[in-house]
Parts: sequence; C-alpha cells; structure tokens
Amino acid sequence: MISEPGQIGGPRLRAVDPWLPGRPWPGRAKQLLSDEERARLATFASIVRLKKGEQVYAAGDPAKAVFNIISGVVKAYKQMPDGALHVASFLYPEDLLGLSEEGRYANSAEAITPVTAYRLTLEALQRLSKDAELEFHVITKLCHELREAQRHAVLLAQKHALSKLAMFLQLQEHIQSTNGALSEIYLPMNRSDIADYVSMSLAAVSRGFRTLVSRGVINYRDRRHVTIIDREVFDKLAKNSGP
Amino acid sequence: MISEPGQIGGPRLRAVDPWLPGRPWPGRAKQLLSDEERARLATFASIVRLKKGEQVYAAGDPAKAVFNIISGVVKAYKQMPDGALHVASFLYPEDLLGLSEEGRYANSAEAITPVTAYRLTLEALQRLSKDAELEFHVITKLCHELREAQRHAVLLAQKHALSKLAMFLQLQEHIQSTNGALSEIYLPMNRSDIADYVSMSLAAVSRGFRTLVSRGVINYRDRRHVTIIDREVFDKLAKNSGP
DNA sequence: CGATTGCTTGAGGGCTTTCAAGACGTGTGG
DNA sequence: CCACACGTCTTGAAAGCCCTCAAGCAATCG
Repeated sequence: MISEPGQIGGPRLRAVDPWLPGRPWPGRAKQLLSDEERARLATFASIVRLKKGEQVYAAGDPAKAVFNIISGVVKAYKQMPDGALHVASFLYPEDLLGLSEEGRYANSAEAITPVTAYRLTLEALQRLSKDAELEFHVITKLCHELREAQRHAVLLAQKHALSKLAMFLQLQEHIQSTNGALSEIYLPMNRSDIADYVSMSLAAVSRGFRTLVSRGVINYRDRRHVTIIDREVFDKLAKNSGP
Repeated sequence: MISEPGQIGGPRLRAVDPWLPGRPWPGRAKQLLSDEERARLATFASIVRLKKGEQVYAAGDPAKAVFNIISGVVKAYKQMPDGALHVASFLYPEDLLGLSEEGRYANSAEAITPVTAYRLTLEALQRLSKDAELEFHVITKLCHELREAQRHAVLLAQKHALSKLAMFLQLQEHIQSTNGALSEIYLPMNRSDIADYVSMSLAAVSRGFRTLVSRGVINYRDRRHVTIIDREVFDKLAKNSGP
C-alpha cells in the first residue's frame, strides 16, 4: 500500500537545520523525522479533528498531551488580565504545540481553520524508551521555534505600523514557501488575529493594509490573498536592506 | 579536594521544569545536569574570560562553539539594517548561548560585565556519543528559553512605557531570585541596553523610571539597584492582576 | 582633574489608539 | 433565491503617548 508522503504515516516535524548550511535552499525548513520514527510515534498517537474556532487547550490546564498538526492552522495565544489578547504564534502543519510549564499549558490554543492533528499523550511518550536520535530532532525543532519567537520579538520591536505588517507578511510567506518567493500569500487568520499578533489595534491593521495598497506595495483580490507588487519597497519596510 | 558547588566542576544548566509542578517553589529554576554529566562535559570544555564590552561572537559568523556562562552577564542582540539595536535577551550564569541557524550565529553577543564561561566546540560535542539523558536536559533548557522569549514578546506587545518597564523589572527579579521576591533588584545593564530590550527610546526609559519613582512605585539608591516600594501598583502595571 | 561616556530633562511633532459609525460579506432561514 | 442579521472590516475625527532633536547634567576612567 502506497501512502502519500506527508498525508498519513505518522507525525512530522518541520524545521530549519541549526547546524548545517541550507543546501540547496538556505532558510528552507525540511521534515526531520525518519519513516521509522514516524511509524513508531504513530502507534502512540491518536488523531483529533477540530472545527474552526474550537479550542485545543486552555492556558493553565494540566498538560496531558502535545499535538502535531496534520492540516489546518492553529493560533497560540494568551489572554491578558486587562482583556487584551496576545497571539504568540500561528502554527501550521508539521508544527508542534502544547509545550508546558510546570505541567500546565503556558498558552491557550484555538483552531482558526478546520484542523486535524496527532495527539500524543505525555504518558505514552514516556513509555517510549529514551531515544537519542528522536530527542535530537526535538532539539532541532525547539531551536527553530526559538528563532521564530525571536523574529516575532523583532517584529514587535518595530515602531511603525507598515514595518510590522510587512514583516508579518514576510513571516507568513516564509512559513508557506518551500522553494522561494510566493506569487500569493494566503492569510488563514482574520484581521483581528493579525492585530493581536503584531500588537496593533484592529483599525491600525486595516489602515496599514490600505496604505500599502495605495502605495503600490501590495495588492489583494480578497482579504485573505495578498500579492506583493513592489518587492523592493516591501523588503525595505521589512528591514531587509539598508536604511 | 572539595569544590564549592557551582563554582567549578563543569557546565551548569538552569531551567524551570516543563513537566513537573514546582515544589516547593513554583516558577523557580533549578540546575539540571548531574555531577557525572558536568564532569564529562568539562573534559571537552575550555574556559574563556571576557572583559566588559568584549564581543563573544558576531551574528553571521560560522558557529564553531556554544558557551555556558559561569559568572557575569551577556547580552544577545541583533543589529538592524537601519542602525537600531535589538536586544533579544540578557544571559546570566548557567545560561547557554551560541545557538546557530544553518551553521551561523543568529545573534551577536557581548559581555556587559566581566564574564567567565565554558566554551564547548561543536566538534567536541559531536564526539560525545549521543546521550539521551543529556539531550533531554538540553530540551528542558530550550523549552525554558522559548518561554522566556515569549515573555519578552508579551513585554514588547505592551503599549505603555510604564508597563514595559515594570515587566522588565519583574523579569530581572524573577531571573535573579532563587526563593521568592528580592529586596533589591540589580541591573547589570545600562539604560541604553534596557531601551534596546524593551524597544523604547533611551529618553523614554529615563522618563519612565522617574515617573515610577515619583509615583512611589519604585526607588533606587543608584542607577543599578532598584527597590520595589508599592508591590500592588507594580503588579498591576506588569499585568499580573485585573484591570 | 579633564575628557568621555552615560543619563536626565525640555519642547515640538508625528503616529497610533480610542471611540464611533457605516460598509461589506457571509451564512441562515424563509 | 432573496432578505435579513450578524460578524468582520473600513473609515473618520480627536486625543494621548512616545519619538526625535537638542542641551545640560552626572559619573566614570585615565
């Protein structure tokens, strides 16, 4: 029986290699787990299906399991005491979520599209005898997430709305692309989620997009499909070239 | 020969356990490596001494080694194309630095006090046979750093200067404390470094501290030794209680 | 003790936030 | 298939906050 690579067959972890230069594509993420590892993990995993808007877990809940996304997109967020929502990351297929702090989830997580995911209980994972190779892959994935978090911090440190938005679009493009620049970027999240990720008001996000369009930097055929028109100005805004 | 615990004897890794509830002190970091592990790593490590202001490594350099701080404080930062400096983190004793991306350092690092550190070449680490236990400790440490990076992101997402500063002080207090609240927080970095960490202008940091003092929230006997006077208002600013 | 670096304080301007109302789109029920 | 209703998004106007520029003041180092 032939299984479509990546469709079924067990969990997958996607990351940029921390140690080796990227050949042939620098900065390109690749799948880490071997077929044997995926098969072994699959025997411990169950599959969950979530509707759009459904919660995966809540911050503070006892962390019983980690999840590995097969399809769909999840947002990891934290509710602030003053009611503000802080979105820490958007998670795509082959990402890992559910990392805990002292046995409890550090974030809440919610499906923003229909989602299917592997669910791996910690109990089951502990039964997996300690496997240095597998743990090495997890280390690689964590290094990747750490860099993503730092990129998010760089985005948040920007003072101008247009820079934040350009960096946000660039991050989404980078996550979705497998071999270079995309002709069109798909935004699975709504404007409100974007606002909570880049830490701007909803109104400012809306105005920002409009300004980028009116300056001929981007365009969109519908609110969730953006095309970059002027790559030079775009990169300048996203702080990829000199002042 | 008796060696002072923690003074010499090999690398140390400090982290909050992701898996187990913190007893007796929730949220308190502890040292992970066993004496055997530390001794084994020590045979591969050299010790480096850095003067205040000296660079540990530069972003983009080939990542030949990782460092484990014994004493002193290091800042990890990234120079933006427009000249702005973004400080990603301040690293204390028992922290790990030098994580790479595709074989090159992702950040630059500079000693902000005199520093001694273990230097572990990747070459040497590869000779260490894969050890599941040791790799598990590294995973724990990376989870810890990931949460720190997300806390930094939450700080950067704040819109008011006083909230950013209160959260910054709270982070420093948390890092330095081993058993609860401190009577006095020591700030090894200068105002400029703080500004680049919280993403505010130097002037705004200065004004912010002054405002906190004039409102009776904090006090300081010198620029590097801060005391929290009104914990209630402080926590409210740092978003630890309701609006 | 002088020089350099680090820090504080002032005034003006720009950008984002807030508050609010209206347009758009989508899904549901008739 | 249409109408309505709700959530999502856009747009407007006023206010607030921080940034920039700039000068003066402390503190540190040789």
